[in-house]
Amino acid sequence: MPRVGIREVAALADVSMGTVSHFLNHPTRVSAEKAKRIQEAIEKLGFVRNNAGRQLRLGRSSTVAYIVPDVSNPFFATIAEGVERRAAQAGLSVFLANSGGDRAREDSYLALFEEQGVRGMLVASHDPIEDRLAAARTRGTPSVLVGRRANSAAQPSISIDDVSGGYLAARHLIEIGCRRIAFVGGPLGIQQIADRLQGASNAVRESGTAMLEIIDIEHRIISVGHKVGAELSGRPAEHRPDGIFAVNDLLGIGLVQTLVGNGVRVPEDIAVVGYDDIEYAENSLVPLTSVRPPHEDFGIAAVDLLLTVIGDAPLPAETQLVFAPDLVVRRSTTRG
Amino acid sequence: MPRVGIREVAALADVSMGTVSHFLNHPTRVSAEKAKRIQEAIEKLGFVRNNAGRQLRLGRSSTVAYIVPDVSNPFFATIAEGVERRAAQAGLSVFLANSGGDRAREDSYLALFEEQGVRGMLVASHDPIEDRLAAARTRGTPSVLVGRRANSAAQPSISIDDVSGGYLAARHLIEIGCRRIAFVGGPLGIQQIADRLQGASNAVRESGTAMLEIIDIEHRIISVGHKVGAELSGRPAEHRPDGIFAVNDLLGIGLVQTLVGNGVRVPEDIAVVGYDDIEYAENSLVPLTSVRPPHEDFGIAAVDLLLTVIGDAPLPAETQLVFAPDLVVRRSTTRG
DNA sequence: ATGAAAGCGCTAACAG
DNA sequence: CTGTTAGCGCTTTCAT
Repeated sequence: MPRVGIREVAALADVSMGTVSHFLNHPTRVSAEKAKRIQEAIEKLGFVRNNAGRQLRLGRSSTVAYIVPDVSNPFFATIAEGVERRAAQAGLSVFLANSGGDRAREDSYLALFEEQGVRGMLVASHDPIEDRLAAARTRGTPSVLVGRRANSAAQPSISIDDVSGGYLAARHLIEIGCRRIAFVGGPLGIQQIADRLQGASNAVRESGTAMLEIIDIEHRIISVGHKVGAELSGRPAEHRPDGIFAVNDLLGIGLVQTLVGNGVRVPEDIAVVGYDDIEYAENSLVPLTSVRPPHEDFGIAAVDLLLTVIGDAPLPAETQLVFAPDLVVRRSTTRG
Repeated sequence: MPRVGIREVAALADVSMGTVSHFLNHPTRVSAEKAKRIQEAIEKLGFVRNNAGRQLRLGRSSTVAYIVPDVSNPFFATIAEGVERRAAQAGLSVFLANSGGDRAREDSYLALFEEQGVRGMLVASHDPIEDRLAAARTRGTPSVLVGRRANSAAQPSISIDDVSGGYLAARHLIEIGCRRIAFVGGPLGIQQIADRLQGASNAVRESGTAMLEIIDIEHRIISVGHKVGAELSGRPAEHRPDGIFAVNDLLGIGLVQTLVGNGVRVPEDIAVVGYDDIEYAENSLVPLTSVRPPHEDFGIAAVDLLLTVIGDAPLPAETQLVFAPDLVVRRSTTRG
């Protein structure tokens, strides 16, 4: 079958190509009668507008990209919801891409989206990536760094104040009476993790009475939480922490499971605070107190920031947005 | 700045546009010297190939789409891994899209990707969608239905044999001695769910001695598992099931948590089997026995099937692929 | 309200 | 090995 384009539609509807195009882009400027004929022809022929031609002519697309290290991470997935909703309102479509935390894939997606001519990119990454984004920007594709504050003033970013998050978590533990606090997290080479530790450390120092033990780990997943939990359960009670700040909820969930399974009471013997407030935190064995970033608003704000950078919205003074997290208190830190 | 295209590169490198294009597409056919000049010009100017022009000229793109109801669902996320890896091998890029289970968004993505001219689409959906896919197919965009066997012979699909999965789960419970089996799942309007029940029912009937109770639910999430678990714990022991087949792992995890929390022993009093074998199943309080679809291979096979449909690979006799699930036995059904 | 025509950036066929 | 050129499908002036 011959590929059906605007020309075939025009022929069948007995109008010119220009009129069909008008119908597609400014429906009001076409007489009702011809509009009807065109509509029928479109349906009869199964016409689908070719975006390549359109985009080539217009010089721009109406899509943005959202690149994440791990789509299945509820943190990014929830943000994606907000991103898509807000983008749709602005008449933009979102291409999602999963880099898997892999540098090569990240680069190849960045290149792909540049070639696609996306209007802009939202990029979450654990790697140093500002140089790539700067390069893309000079070539005409702006971006917003998501989840981490940019070093360069020229790179817009939107992030959580992790120092403040860590502080909230540790101070809460101290307030409910904990004095031997363990920080479970790593690697400290990741800025967000280091910041959370910094915040916790600030709270501990400020208290004057509490102390902080650091349990450095490689992977922030449930099974590592189990491992650390087993180690802690095995210690004599007087050498155990009485409060744990787990640097994410998966760790916290694993810790709680193993501690409770080994007869350590949570929160009576050890109180536990997580981070991210993923869905599983609320629904775990002992509902987990957690530091909650503003998920929904975050995606919306990210798109808004990107729109301003693109120039579809007025330029703000500030392009480095930092959100303050909340603390959601649940049973894992509710004593008495 | 004037948008830099192949023409500007050619001018700076002092060659013709055609040579630059050759360099881009058939690097071997360009003399080393000019190749070097062109490469330098590209870097100096920050040239990015415009895909719209390329695609318009070629008449096709090198991308495929993967549309899922929920990217954060580990089931789809794991498949996405395989999809991306295989697609990359075939020189294709993958656009991921999240329909959120929403009909309107699903439709809008289908339309978007058709206009984008993707080579093909992988589509997972809970809704009846074959008519849309058939329409897209007649208009030139083929697809593979993922996760559910297609009704129409013309629609390629790749799915799990859920009847067999349900059978495996129930038979296992019977084999370890369960006689009062509860099926926790719903809505039965979803084919996959109905199939799992069918399989379980087959195993029960076959046994001749066991009986099956159906607990129909609306949402297959952890908190519903908690609710059902609470209800079951409240029953007098003689009216409780001694084995539960939870139609997905989230339900199973919630059930186990609440049962154990209420003093019902798992697996001694009630054994529990889940479905999907998500990561959390292995790492839950009582590691959960689960029916495991072949995640990794699934994504790969989906892409391979799409390639054959597109015509980049030889046509197979069969375009309705069905994978058999395994049973992964863990502590939640290990008695004695 | 409608039509005619130019041209967006690129590739491949062809000529040299 | 390199240059010239036509044209992919579409939108948008500019006339009418």
